[in-house]
Amino acid sequence: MFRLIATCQLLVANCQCPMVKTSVITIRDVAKEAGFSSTTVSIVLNNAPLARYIPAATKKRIEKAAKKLGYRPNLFARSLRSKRSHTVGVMVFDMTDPYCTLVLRGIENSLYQSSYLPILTDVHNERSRFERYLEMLLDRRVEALIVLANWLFVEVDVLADLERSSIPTIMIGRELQTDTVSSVVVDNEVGAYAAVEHLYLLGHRKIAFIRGPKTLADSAPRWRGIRSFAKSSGLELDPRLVLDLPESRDPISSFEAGYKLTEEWIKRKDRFYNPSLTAVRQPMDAMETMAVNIATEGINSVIEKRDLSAVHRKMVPEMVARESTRAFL
Amino acid sequence: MFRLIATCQLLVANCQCPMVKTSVITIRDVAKEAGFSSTTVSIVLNNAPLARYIPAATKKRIEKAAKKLGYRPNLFARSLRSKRSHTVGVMVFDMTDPYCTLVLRGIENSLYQSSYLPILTDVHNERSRFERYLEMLLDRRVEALIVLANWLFVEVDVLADLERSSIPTIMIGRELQTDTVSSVVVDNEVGAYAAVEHLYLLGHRKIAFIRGPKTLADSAPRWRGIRSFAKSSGLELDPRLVLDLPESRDPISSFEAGYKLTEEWIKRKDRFYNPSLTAVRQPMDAMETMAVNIATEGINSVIEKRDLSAVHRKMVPEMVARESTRAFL
DNA sequence: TCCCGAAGTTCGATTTAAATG
DNA sequence: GCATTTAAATCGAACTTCGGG
Repeated sequence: MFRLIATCQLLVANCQCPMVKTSVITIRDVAKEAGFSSTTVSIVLNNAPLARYIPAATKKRIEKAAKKLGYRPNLFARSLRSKRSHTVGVMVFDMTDPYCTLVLRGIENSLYQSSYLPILTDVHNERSRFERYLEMLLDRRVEALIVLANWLFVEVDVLADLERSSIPTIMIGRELQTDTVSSVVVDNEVGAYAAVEHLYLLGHRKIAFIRGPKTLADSAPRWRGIRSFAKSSGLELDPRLVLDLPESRDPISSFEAGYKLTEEWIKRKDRFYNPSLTAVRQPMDAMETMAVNIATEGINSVIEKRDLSAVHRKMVPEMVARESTRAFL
Repeated sequence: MFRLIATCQLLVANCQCPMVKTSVITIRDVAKEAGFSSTTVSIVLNNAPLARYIPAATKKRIEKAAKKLGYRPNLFARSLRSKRSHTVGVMVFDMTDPYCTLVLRGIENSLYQSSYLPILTDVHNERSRFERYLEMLLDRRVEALIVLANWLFVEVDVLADLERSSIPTIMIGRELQTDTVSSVVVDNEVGAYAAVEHLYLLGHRKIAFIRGPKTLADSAPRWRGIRSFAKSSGLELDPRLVLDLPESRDPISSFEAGYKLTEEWIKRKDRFYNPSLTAVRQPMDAMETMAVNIATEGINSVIEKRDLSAVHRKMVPEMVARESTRAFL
């Protein structure tokens, strides 16, 4: 038997086949090399509580042996015992949504800090795909689930499915009132309010608006913010200056429609126009960091068997004044 | 002892704590419910070769029991034995690269077809981050690695690290000559050739060019394609009509610089200009599908212990004529 | 009781070898 | 040998328990 194994190793050492090094080295190999039991090796390498009692000399020998053999613990085995995957699921409803990339990078970055790895899934706004992915992620025991609601309508039953998922779940971009799913959203009302205020303070009184489609969850609170400012400041909202975007649910076409609308408007005035844009900036970094924080917090709750309840954060957007808005002189 | 467990279950059933259902149901529970051994259950549910000998009645009973209990196999345990993770690593060097989203979606979609899940990592163009992520992905036994080279320079030693990674590795967007790492690139020379040809056939003879920075791997072959067409057609390349972008490595700023350059050019001619753009379209879908195919192919090679060698594909881009180019009348 | 280390059990599924009729 | 089923070994790490100094 020993002979056979020895032959295998030789064969392996000689062949170009890449599957060679796939960690044939187990904790027992390290134990043998160091001259201790695998128990001791495990305790030392994980710096478990019991490691307190183990003399430095023993630790040194074990660490040296581990390094020499290039030991890498088998995460399957580890996960099987610990029931932890060190993985979170990230669910996007439509990756082509321009909003997505930024959020994804933010999530990735936050997770990196805490040594989690994200499994990325794109639901393509399809119910069946959502179900399948949710199942797959739960099967893999992701420790938390971050859901990125896009501009579009998210069906209610999707939320219902998420609610019974039994792991910390965070939804970014959609306001929720449930107490089983956390949420992180931008405060559209405050943002819109600030935007109009900005213009108002620059001296503008005749302000035109392009309203987003009603099916978009973001549209309503923004309009609310605008009216709220108008009321408190006495600004008059001229109905002739309010245009509505078509009810399309495609973010790209919404962008284009908005662009075209603006263009026509400007063309009518026969003016060339390409300044940098004043905008209400969504606090991306802060939002994703928040999402991941909630995720890890939730994970910890589960580990420590504490009860966890959902968290809902509304982040305040920032007004960034640029060239496209200017005071009346 | 039994009592204690019974109490626990009760407690769990009563509490709101979400960690309840985390698959307490094992294959043994199903076995007990069905009245067979766990061996038989495993054979039936996996439709293993031995399932041939198992009578339909037995199968029915087992499947019913599994469904009744809502049995979901523990993937950690399964992976521990099978040594398979059904996961591939996706490594991006800079997610904010506009090119990225499209490719990512393509990869995700292809993987979905084959029931793999992607672990997404963004290296941020940092060497240390690259190393750490590579290690993490290998520790998780990703079955393949898809690397998305961005516009930027990829250090050579990164490639060296990838070469010894011992799993099927595919690089998208960078031409390679190694035979341990596969690659999928767009043929920039052919693309550029086709673009100039398009203009030429429309009757244009005075054509201006904006050249990308030399540090960009894409720039050289494109210019080569242009000169190649010029030579074969007799088209004269006027040096005064060739502008170079600054050597910046930031894709965003490159875009902006290109935009500004074009704008100035057009402004000089005092003309307002906003047609849809004729372009050389990179065959995104095809490329990512190709990448994932190579990945799964590589995985299969490893499973079947076949030797695998790298594959290098160069995809032909497509000329898409739109409004911005027009024939001389 | 404190310190050090090891033997043996556990996690949950797959697989080999073997036992029935 | 064939059809049907299963006990026991295995994967690799972590933890519980125990023994000797």
